[in-house]
Amino acid sequence: MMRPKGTRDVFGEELSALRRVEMTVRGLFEKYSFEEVETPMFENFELFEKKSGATVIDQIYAFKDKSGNMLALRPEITPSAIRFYINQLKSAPQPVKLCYFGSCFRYEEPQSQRWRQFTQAGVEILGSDRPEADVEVMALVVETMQKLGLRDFDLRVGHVGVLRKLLEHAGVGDDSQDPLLRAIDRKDEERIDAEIERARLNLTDQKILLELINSKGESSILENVRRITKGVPGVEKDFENLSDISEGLQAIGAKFNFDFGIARGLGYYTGAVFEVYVDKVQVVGGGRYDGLVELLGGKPCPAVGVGFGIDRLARVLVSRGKVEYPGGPDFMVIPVAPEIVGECLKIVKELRDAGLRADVELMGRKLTKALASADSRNVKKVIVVGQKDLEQGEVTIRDMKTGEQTKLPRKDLAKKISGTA
RNA sequence: CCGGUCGUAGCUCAAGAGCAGAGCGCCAGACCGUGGAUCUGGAAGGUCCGGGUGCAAAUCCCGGCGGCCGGACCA
Repeated sequence: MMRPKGTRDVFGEELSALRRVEMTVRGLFEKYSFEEVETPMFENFELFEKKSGATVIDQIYAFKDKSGNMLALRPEITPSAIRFYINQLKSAPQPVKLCYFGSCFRYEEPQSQRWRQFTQAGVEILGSDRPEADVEVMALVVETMQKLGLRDFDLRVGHVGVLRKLLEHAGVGDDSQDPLLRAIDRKDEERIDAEIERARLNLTDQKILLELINSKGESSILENVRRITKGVPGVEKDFENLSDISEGLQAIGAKFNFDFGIARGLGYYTGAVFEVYVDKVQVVGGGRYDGLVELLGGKPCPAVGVGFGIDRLARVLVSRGKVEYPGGPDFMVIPVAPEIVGECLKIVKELRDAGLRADVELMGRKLTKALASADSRNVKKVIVVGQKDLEQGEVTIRDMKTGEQTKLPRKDLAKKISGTA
């Protein structure tokens, strides 16, 4: 039996990395006082239909249940979180800070770092349109990366509002913006040129656009970008916003770069957007989407959020050898003769009751083989239980690393061991 | 949806029309109250699936499926 295409069985070191990322992220969500919500893994199809274009809908696992309802496996969790907010929390004290965790599904061709089932974690701040909310989300991201030991991450901040307003000003209508923005997001110069051609930008606007999307670097570039786009109506406010965000990030000592070439897909983003890269792989993405709550049927509500690619983060940890994989048990109890098995079962139970990670020989191996086997499983200490020792009221404990052996009294064994180990 | 590449034992790979093999791992014995070594033995594969050509197919042909890598797309 084979796995369905694009799925994985995660085991061993990789699973250990995955758990570590989950634990780290969950811990920080709590510390930042986001409240967790667990939403269903499938939703009514229309929840995802509303905010997505045709190509995106193509990639949704959709199905009819036995009563004919159109359902879909969630391709992301943000819509569910917002549905929940609209259903139950819209009159809760603002802002509402939600976080979530779970598997998502997309019908895509699998390739490097891309599977049909993957784990996403994320947060949403609902109700605040202020730059400090954007900063809060980015601060969480920065701290997460640091806690995971990935200090060389690259945080890039852009702004889709500026991009869209510039295009609007240049006479590119909503519908024609998307292909151009896609090209920009891909950073493919040939495509960008072709799309500029197609959008019929005049020379001045072309120059402004190209200069804008090639503006990358520290906060000092902001002034220049601001100057370039001077004539574009409405962007002044966006730059105020970016400059506030920039100050906020500097206040918390976060390293980041502006990159006005970030378009973050096309979905629902309206303001500042950001991405985090490690080793050229995008592991985190987020931004402001002030229109989504309304789109999903709620009252207008500003929102900012982020999604973490948990599997990708785990991959990075594995590839950098940062995963501690807890080999075998700390203790292995081995009987010297078959008659002593019962006593061994008793001992291992005592050890476990004392909270120790203990195992017992289950294959009926002779002592020699049992020791070899314990060693190959990275057991730290072996407790050899034999008739002679028991007659003296003792057992033998052997350190598998050093080979050093000592005898310990059988009575209160677990207590003695947990004291010394 | 498109392209490259690969698919034989749990793992890494041989055999390239003529009895399906090795190394590692696993189990056991030699030794049986002290490990990693060595030696010996054992279990484990109808060669990804389905068709076709041949006396004969893991091997050649066609079609699927799957892995890895990339393109399109990426909420």
